[in-house]
Amino acid sequence: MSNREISLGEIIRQQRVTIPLTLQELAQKTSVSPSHLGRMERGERFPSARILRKIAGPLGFEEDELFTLAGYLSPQPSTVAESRPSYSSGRLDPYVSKVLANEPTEVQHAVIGILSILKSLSKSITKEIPQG
Amino acid sequence: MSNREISLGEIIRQQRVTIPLTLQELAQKTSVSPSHLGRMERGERFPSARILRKIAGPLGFEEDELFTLAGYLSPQPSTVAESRPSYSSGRLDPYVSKVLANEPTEVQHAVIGILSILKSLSKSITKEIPQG
DNA sequence: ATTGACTTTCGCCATCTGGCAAATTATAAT
DNA sequence: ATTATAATTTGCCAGATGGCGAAAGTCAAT
Repeated sequence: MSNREISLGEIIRQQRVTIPLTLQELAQKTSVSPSHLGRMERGERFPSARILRKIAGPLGFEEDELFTLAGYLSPQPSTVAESRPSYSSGRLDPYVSKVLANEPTEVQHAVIGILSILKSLSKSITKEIPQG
Repeated sequence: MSNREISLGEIIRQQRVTIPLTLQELAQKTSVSPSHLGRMERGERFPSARILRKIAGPLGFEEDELFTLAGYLSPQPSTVAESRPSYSSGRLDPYVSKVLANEPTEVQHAVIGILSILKSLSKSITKEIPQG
């Protein structure tokens, strides 16, 4: 392994001096005060998401990259949408997704409600008339 | 269209009550105090990235999705064709998505079928008996 | 109406973020 | 060395976050 516990501040400073930029220059590019940037770099302050977002670009980071480094996002191959329905089993059919997305939220919720009713119905029916 | 200027707090509350969870239940699932959750939902406090991350999972959001809704990440054009998590026009409720994803494809399609039937029904009913 | 259990909101406070201005340190040029 | 200038760090403070416990609503059952 290459990096032993390198902190966010160190990463940021490394980027800045590599570019290279002074604190003040970075400050004016990002509209973040140089004193705050300095404290961030030496770990005296921890940057908020708002600040991270401001400095990402000028430092050459992707937003989500920096967020991950900061521990705000869990490490992940960037783009997530429907691809990982948290708990494994199936994935949502894209067509279904598309159609539902065009319905108001209440309708979407109603659909789920109806679905669960139908499922419990079908369960009791199956019990009464065991087929197969 | 359906949603005009819906705030992060409202989204969060909508999700929570839909699941459904009480503030206290969500609080203990997320290790965030119920009072803080409540204030977030009614817009009196703005959640930090750390808090957002804690509540994303239990509410059925992807982390980056919630970050985007909060304005911490810029909306991603990324590789997603099917579902547009951009909340402006039509976005599929993450909870709905999660539930449906666990159903077999035939069921997912059946749901859409039923939905369209209900819609055409409601349309003709509204025509026959114009109310209001 | 009243009690009791549960849920949400409020008051208060510790802690942290982040900006401004002053102080300190580094870098150059004479 | 000395001074001028630029870069970084520190002191201080306003504002925001977020937790804890108390107060205020809700609602069902009696």
